[in-house]
Amino acid sequence: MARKYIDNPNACSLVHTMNIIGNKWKPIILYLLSNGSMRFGMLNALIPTISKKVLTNQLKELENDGLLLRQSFAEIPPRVEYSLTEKAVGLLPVLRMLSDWANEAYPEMDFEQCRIIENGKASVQQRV
Amino acid sequence: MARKYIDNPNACSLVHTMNIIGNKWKPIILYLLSNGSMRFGMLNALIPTISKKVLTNQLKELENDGLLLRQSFAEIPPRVEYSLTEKAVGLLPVLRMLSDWANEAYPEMDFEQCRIIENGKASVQQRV
DNA sequence: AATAGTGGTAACCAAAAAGTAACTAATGGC
DNA sequence: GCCATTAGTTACTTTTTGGTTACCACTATT
Repeated sequence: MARKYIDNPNACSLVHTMNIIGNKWKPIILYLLSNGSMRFGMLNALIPTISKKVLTNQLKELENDGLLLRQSFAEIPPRVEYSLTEKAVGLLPVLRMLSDWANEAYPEMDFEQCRIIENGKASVQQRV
Repeated sequence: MARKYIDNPNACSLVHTMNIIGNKWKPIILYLLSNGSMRFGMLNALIPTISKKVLTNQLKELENDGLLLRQSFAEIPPRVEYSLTEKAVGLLPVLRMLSDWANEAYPEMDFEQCRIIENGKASVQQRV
């Protein structure tokens, strides 16, 4: 095996973007925060099938990559608010385009609700 | 746990898009095919760190989701050409925006090459 | 007769990601 | 004294993903 790297700046920044947001949960988290900050528990309620462990982990990674701001208030019971950074706001129009693309490319799909099936994968109804 | 689904059409189509292209290799594959069709071996050479098994698998999934066309020629040795469908072409500007976003959001990164480190994760140099 | 070349597949194994259930701290209300 | 509340953490298990090696078909070349 010769090369040990991908030798193309555009592919490369794309790889980097997908390393940061290219998974099941992160785009939804960013999307849900697009109208303002939200508490941990609220995010967990709006994405009912994510486990607390994984949500915590995704939020931590997004924070480390500079996409989320985490504000913890010294109250009892605790309150933690998550909000988007400027970096993340710059990503919102692109997320919007990704969602528009799905609506156009898969008109037979019904995107009113994503049912979450047993193994945790999101699945979408066929339109009848 | 109450709801078993995500109750938001926009989040939902976004989830669907990420189910289709939201992983390490698929965006690169689509990007590399943006200038025309390419053979299996060429793709494998341009993404030197993907294993044949995984490449085969990703190509199959992309074909099933209607993003790739696979043409197999009855020659010896075999020749198989992969190319983008219309659906996939519609995604290219969005992929472009994702890569532009990384360049803007992480100016300290050097996207000339993605080095691939031991565990297969792509990593990018810091600019010095 | 052996080898190269292409696009795979099969069996097997390792690593990463994700799920589950129980537990914590600190306070207010009953 | 007991329970509820919130945002987690911990330990453990399961699922998913990815990697490795060997192998195949079929022909041309050496």
